[in-house]
Amino acid sequence: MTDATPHGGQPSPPLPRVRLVDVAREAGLSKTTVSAALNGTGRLSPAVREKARETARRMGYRPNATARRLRAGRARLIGYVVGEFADVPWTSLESPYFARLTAATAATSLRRGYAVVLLPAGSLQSEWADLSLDAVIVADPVADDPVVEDLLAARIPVLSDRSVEGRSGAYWVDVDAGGAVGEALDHVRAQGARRPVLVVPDSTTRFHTEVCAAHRAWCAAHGAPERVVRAGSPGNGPVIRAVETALAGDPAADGARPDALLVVAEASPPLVLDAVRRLGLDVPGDVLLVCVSEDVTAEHTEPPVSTLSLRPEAIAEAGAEILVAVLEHGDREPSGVLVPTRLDVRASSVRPAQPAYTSRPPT
Amino acid sequence: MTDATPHGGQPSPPLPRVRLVDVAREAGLSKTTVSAALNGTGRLSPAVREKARETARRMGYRPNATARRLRAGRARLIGYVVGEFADVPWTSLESPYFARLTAATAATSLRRGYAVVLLPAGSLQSEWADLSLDAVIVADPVADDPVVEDLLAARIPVLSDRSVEGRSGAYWVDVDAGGAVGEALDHVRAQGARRPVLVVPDSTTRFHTEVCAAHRAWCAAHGAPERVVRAGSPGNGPVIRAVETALAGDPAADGARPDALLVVAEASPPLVLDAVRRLGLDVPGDVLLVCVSEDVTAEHTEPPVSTLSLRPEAIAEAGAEILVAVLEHGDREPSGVLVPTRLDVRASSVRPAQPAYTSRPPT
DNA sequence: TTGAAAGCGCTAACAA
DNA sequence: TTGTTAGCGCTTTCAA
Repeated sequence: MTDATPHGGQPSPPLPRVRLVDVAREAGLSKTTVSAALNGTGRLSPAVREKARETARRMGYRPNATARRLRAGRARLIGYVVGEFADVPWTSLESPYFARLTAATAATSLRRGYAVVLLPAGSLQSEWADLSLDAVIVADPVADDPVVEDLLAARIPVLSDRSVEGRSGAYWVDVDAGGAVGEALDHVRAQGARRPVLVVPDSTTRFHTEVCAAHRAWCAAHGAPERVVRAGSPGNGPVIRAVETALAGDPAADGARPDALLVVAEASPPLVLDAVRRLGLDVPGDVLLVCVSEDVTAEHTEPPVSTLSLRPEAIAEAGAEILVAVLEHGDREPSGVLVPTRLDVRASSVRPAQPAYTSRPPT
Repeated sequence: MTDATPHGGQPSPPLPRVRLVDVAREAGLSKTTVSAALNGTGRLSPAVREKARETARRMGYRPNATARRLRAGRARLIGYVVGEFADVPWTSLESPYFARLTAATAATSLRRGYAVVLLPAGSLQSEWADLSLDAVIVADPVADDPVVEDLLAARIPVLSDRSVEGRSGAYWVDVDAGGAVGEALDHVRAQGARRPVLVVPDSTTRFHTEVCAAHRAWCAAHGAPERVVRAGSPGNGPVIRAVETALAGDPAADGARPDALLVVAEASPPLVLDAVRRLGLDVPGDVLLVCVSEDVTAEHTEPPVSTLSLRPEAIAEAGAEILVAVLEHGDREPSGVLVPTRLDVRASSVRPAQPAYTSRPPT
């Protein structure tokens, strides 16, 4: 259909939105007065303010956000991209961590008056260059992510993880990877494990890099063998195979089998547990298990799996805080926040009171 | 925090954006000419058009989307909200189905020039009333969802599932639930199952209602006992318990144990499989298993689990198509599309080649 | 073929 | 205390 909607006329199909001027006319006031009344600004007599508000309400007035945005010079729009796995557009949101980070970011931002625009991973810069975003959140970018470069070049503030530290216009919130790994390893050590093994995807993500560094430091500090098995790529399949490799025992370490498994990859806890069992090992009897995961299935396995939560909601909250400060108050100081993780200890990483070898009566 | 200017305050740091008028001045042309050159409209000499474009490129000109939107009278913004479980904001995105639907919606819409604004489930209408959304996609609303009512009352086009059928301004895309259930039941029947049981959450979602109706019809048509076990609520815990109940055998049906299990709930396939095994049953030997799920973990279990995919990408595509038609061409005809599902048959629902009782040589 | 001017709906100086 | 007016940056008649 031809959208014969010039202006002034009364086009039959389209909906005639109530504008500020309509309310003003109806109330016998000026646009300015009504605007001030509705926004709580200016100095108006309570009577007039009430009248303006009442009329607006009665007429079902809804301010035109676009006009406001133009006037304000800020779109109140924040872009959101997940940087990793740019070639597989939907993988990222499927991870419980990103799902929760995304939802929490949207909720927190909206509460502060900013709408979050979902940018598909792998979308071309040209697709969102014309959106007039006030800022963009790049969740978990790869090292030297080109997306980040483009954004900064376009002078759009970027919120990301520590990988952007020190760059103008780049702000960050990051997981305390070091603390996380330390906490998890301390825990399994306290439960008696002496040969923990780390499974981590072969990713250039800042988080995974930090995890490996922290692991190395911890092993050195505790005189533990530094055992790491890398999954070729993220995703359940490779991680499961890495778990199998990890538990096969390390020939370089006298073939001794690891007694604790720390999986730092968004793998499904029940799948990890099944993999361990298929090797004929008991959890937690033979091996203690801790997964870095937000996956709720961890609570429903037998035994429930201990998890290390990266606390996506806290990260989203901290990020929104920083971005709003930058956008509203013009903070230009590079700044960042480190969010601590949370270890949820469940049966999979608690050494049974009576280990198998002591429960056998002595011959 | 006392922020005297709710909306529209001038931001402190003046970002010197290049405007159209700057390009015009630089090129020695008028705004009109440059605008036409950049948009490919009007009748301009190739030389002038090229000059305008070159200058714009050189100066790094980026059109102000907000101004465009104001001028166009359309914000080119589509809201996206997941209706179910409004009280648990992040649960929905965690489901692989919604995750993929969300990502695909964002990608498809953006490709057509519309940005998708993520609206947290459970957010108040007041929070997004001021966003000037052109339309809102309500994914999987509950029956008579109040969100839908509010939207339609505000005369904002709504895209949802069939539950909105026939209402002015409401358009839909829906899963072919009937076909899906039929396909799955036909499949297990072909594999020899005669006593299938359906596990479905106790939800008022259109999809689940349809599933039950289709199941009833199928059972009647095939003279099969109509066995349904309802999970108290979505989420893995309740669904797992429902699976246990389902396989305990139905006293009302001579206590015969079901020989096929169709789980129509976004439960984790490995968890479902574990639950079946804990009952001492073999899959697919004792019971065939099919889960309605987009969960990729289904491929990684032992045996892999057959799944019925709702094809979220196809749904997103169809939805965007309809919405764009409405928004751009003013189609006001109520319209909808039914998207077929896809059954991915894996080992969990294929009767082993030599069932136990036929493998015995005849005496 | 190009340019001047009029708004889109809103907010905020500045008058009255 | 309230109203008038001038734009925010862009697209689009309409005139030159």
